[in-house]
Amino acid sequence: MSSKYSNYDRIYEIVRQIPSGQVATYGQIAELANLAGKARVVGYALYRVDIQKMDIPWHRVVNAKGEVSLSPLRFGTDYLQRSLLEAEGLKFSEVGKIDLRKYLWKPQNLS
DNA sequence: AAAGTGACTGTTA
DNA sequence: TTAACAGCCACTT
Repeated sequence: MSSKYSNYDRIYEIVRQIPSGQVATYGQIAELANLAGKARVVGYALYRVDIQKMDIPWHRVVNAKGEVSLSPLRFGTDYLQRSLLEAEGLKFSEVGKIDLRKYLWKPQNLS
């Protein structure tokens, strides 16, 4: 398995496969990208995503607690993320969490 | 080329 | 139950 693609490319490729209405966690993406235990790398990769391109459904990735990871460095894109998810039908609790048991993506075919 | 950064996570108290 | 700590390491500069 030569790596013609970088880790970032694999991460993006996987995120692209998350279906609308479902979410994945950073740790989960890391595992699927052969980066088990390196969830932070996934976070970093998504940080670099060009929001404007709208090429990647970056908003479908949340943390292990089932909430949107908030950070001042995101300049409000974290709230945008919540809006996009709500637009796909996900419900947030009063404390800003979603039910992972309900929305967590379960990938079927690993390539 | 060495050091800094980060949209995380599991464990511990 | 929630909160704080300390690992984790690829990418950027």
